[in-house]
Formats: sequence, C-alpha cells, structure tokens
Amino acid sequence: MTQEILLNSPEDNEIVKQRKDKLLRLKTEENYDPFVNETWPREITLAEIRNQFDNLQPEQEDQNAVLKTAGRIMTIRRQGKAAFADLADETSRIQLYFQLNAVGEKNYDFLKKWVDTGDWIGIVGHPCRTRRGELTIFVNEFKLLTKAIRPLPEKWHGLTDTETRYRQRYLDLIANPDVREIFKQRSQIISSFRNTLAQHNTLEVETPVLSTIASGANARPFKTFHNALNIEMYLRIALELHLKRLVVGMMGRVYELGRNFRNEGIDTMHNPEFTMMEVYWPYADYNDMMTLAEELIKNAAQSIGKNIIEWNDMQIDLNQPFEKISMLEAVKKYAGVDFTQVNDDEQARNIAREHNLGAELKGNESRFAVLNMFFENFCEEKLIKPTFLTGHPVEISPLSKRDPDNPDYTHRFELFMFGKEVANAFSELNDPIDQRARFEDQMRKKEAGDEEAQSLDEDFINAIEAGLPPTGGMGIGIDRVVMFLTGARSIRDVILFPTMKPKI
RNA sequence: GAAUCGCUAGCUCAGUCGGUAGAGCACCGGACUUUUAAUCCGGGUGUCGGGGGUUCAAGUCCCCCGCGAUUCACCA
Repeated sequence: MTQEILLNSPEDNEIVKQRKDKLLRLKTEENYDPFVNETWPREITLAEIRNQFDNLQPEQEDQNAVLKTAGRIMTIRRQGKAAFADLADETSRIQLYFQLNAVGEKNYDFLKKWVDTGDWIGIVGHPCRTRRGELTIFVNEFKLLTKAIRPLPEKWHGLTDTETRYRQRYLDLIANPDVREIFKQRSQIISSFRNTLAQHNTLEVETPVLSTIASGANARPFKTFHNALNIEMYLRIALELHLKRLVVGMMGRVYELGRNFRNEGIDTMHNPEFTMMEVYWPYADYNDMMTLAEELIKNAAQSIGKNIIEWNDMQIDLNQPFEKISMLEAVKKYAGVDFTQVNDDEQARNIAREHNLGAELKGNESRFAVLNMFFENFCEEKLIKPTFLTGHPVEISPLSKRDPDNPDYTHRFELFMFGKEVANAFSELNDPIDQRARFEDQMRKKEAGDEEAQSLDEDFINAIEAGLPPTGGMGIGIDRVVMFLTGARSIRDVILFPTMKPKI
C-alpha cells in the first residue's frame, strides 16, 4: 500500500489534506521525516530567557549568549528574506527572528517551504530586542522537531466553544495559556497540601479504589465486574473506612489524596470522578481538624500567591480567621427558628410546613432531619466567609462521635466557603457497638428506598472492635478548593478531562 | 428529570420576510530583510449537529433525536 493511500482520509478537511500532502513531499523531496527526532538539547526555557534578558535595550543584541531552546510555532509572519514567528513553550512565549543571511539560503528556504504554525521546532540563537521593544531570539540554527498536520485554533479569538474545550482539552491548553495556568495552580495547591501534611508528620498512603462494599459516604457507587474473581465490584465513594483501618493498624497519622467516584448528576459543582483528600490523626479531635483545615487552605492559597480570593462575584479575605457557628445557631440566625425549643418531631414538621418546606417532607422526618433541612434551605448559601458549621445531629452523621453533653448531636464540622461545602470532619466514632447500630440505622434507610444510605461494612466494624484510638478525621474536596482559589466557576474548569457524554 | 439558550468553513461569528451559504482570522499561490491581529495582490476550502415534515423552494418554519452551556430539581 502506498503512503498516499495511507495518508488520505475522506473525513479530512482541506487544510489537513494539504498538510498531509506537504508531509509526504517533505519526506520525498527533502528526505526529512519530522517524526524521527527523539531529543533536542533544550538548555533554557522561554520564561528563563525573558527573565535573563529583560534588561536588553531596543535594537540591542547579545551575540555572546547562546540560547538553545524549543517550542511550538504559534504564528509566523514571512516577509521575503526574513521572517518573524512566535514560539511558545510551557513557560512563556517569545518572538523569533529568522534572517536569510543568518541561517543560510538552504535553511531559510526550508523554513519558508516546510515550517507551519503548530510545528515544534528546536532553536539555537541569541537574544535581541527589536526597535519596537520586543524581546526576540535571533535564530542562527533551527531544526523542525515535529510537524502538526491539524490547524491550531484561531490566534486572536482562540478556542471558546466549551464543548470542544472539554472534549479536546489539548487544543484548549494550546490556545488558552490561562487554562494551563489554572492547572499549574491546581498542581501547586495539591503540592501545598502534601507539604502541609508532611510538616505534621502525616504519612501518605494508598488504599483500594476497587472494593466489594462501597461505604463511608452517602452516595450511589459505580458498579464494575472482575472477570477472574467472577464478582461484582464497586469503585470507592470515599476513602474513610480504609484509612481508619490503618489507624487501627498503628500506622499513626495517615492521609490519602485520591479519586472518588459517585454515580450522581453532573453540574458545575459535581463531576462523577473527583479528587478528595482525607486525613486521620490519632489522639486528635475535630477541633484539631479545624485548625488543620484552616492551615491547609491558607497555605494552599499562599502557594499560588493569593490572600484574597474571588469566586462568582464574592470575595474572601483569607487574612481573617475562619468563623464558627453551630447548626442550631445558624438556623436560628438565618431562618429565625430556635430548634433548641423543638422537642417533638411532629412539631418540627409543622414548623417546616410553616416555612414552605412542606413539599420536601415525606412525613416521617425527625426533628433532627428537619433541622438539617432548615440549614440546607436557609443557611448554607449564606456562609460566604470560611465558616465551620458544627453540631450536626447524630442521625445525619453515622461515623461521628456523639457530643457527650448532648448525645443527639456530634463532634463534627463542615467547612463552608462561598456558600458551598469544602470539608467535612469529625471526631471519629470508635465505639464498635454504637457504630454497628448507626450502620443498622443506615441499612434500614436503605431498605426504605434511600439509595444513598451507607452500607454496613463488617470488616470495618471488626477493625473498630480491634480498637480505634481517639481519632480526628477530615475530608477536603480538592476540586472545590481549586475552584475557589483560582476563581473557576465550574468544576470542569479544574478537571483536565471532565466526564462527557459521547458525542455520537 | 424540567426549562432556557446554543450547534453554520480549521477557529470566532453573521446570515433580513423562506428565494444562488457569507466575513475576519487560518489555509493555498505570488510580492516584501524589524514584523508583532504585519501589509499588498489573487483563491472560499461547507453533510448549516442528525433525521423527518411543510413548501415550487428550508441554515431559516414545524416535529423527533443528539451533544453542550446555564438555571432549577435531585444529590453531598
């Protein structure tokens, strides 16, 4: 089969056809294959060049500096016997100046004939600054490293179509340096989390993604199947139960930063797979976790150089200490209902009906469930400044220790920012008898049709029976933290390849 | 799950009352040794998301479907 036949595809648009044809001619006419190159001795990045030669004056050049660099040709402006191009790498973008006299006629012809926007090119040159003040690499040698046969998105408007941006993220990343910046910041934030946890002598561990019981959170799991074992398995919905087993196993302070999978709807705050950091400290409680949460988030913000963060037209000053409010206080403050005075379930439901929550009631809710309903409906969105919400009822907290002074409530907090939850933490329930009872309560809910109630994990109970020390634990939604610190409005803007429905 | 908006050239978009599919950039050919959204001359490259219907005639009107965005609902 000839190469022409291999090259042609009926779906190709005009530009791709031309580029494929050009590639073939480059191979036959010049005996040059742009896909055989393996290395290029890049000695300096474009950002480093910008830094080092910032003081160069217009029309000045530094012939002694030898710059070996590389990147992708973003635009090219040919003008007869000279040409300007914009070269971009992962750090920056800089102008190239090619002169026939400097590179020689043969090489200059090669440039004119064979080099296109999108191509990767290796450069040897020296810095100069044009009369208009643009820092430029005066090219002495170059090598075409790889050809692009597909055209880049438009240079001025870039790529804005959200669907293409998410489906073909590589094009988004090429066309929109801001997007690259968000993902660099995501990486810095995650590094910051790891650094902060390392400073607290917390060991990073890895636990199974695949398991036969998905528990530790209220969510529907993804099912999958293991062929050799001939069993149905689930993708994890939380890290919690395995990490607590490790504390039982005397691993000390542990954390995992990993992917969770929840089989739920997709919107601007939820992606089916998302990244969670969970940490467990023996001999600590939920108050210690509050201190840690605040430190983690403030350090993360600092790692990307931010003290004040903005999200959806709201602003938070991270120089301020985080606030604290109990669920009872919040509901009293924002909904005007004092649930400390409500001791009867039917009374609670009546109050809910008075507040137009009747449609949400099934009729069997406890006063604790109603309290939570009030919080979600009237308070959650008001918690703009970072605020620790405490005092969750036991009923909605199957893994938290009870408040000894108030056994219907727990030693738990959720951290809210911009009206959204970013962290969930508690003094871990370590009473195996109570834990079994809580799971059984969840099982009853599940049997009653609550698909998100937690499953009873016998081995986990077994672990607790072996003795879980007093432990403080916390989960932080990394994607949300990244959204809030970078200002990204949608979770899809902080996940490189968000879950998408196949197009056909 | 519902509502709204969107889907036209590689990209960003226009397309009137239903009457021969357009622009800018990109791309192709030519000129040009300091341009930078280079400029100048010439060239339009298309399954108008898919299917059906109405009509002499559909990018445009109607119906169904797909994908996406946003809001709401659901959900942590």
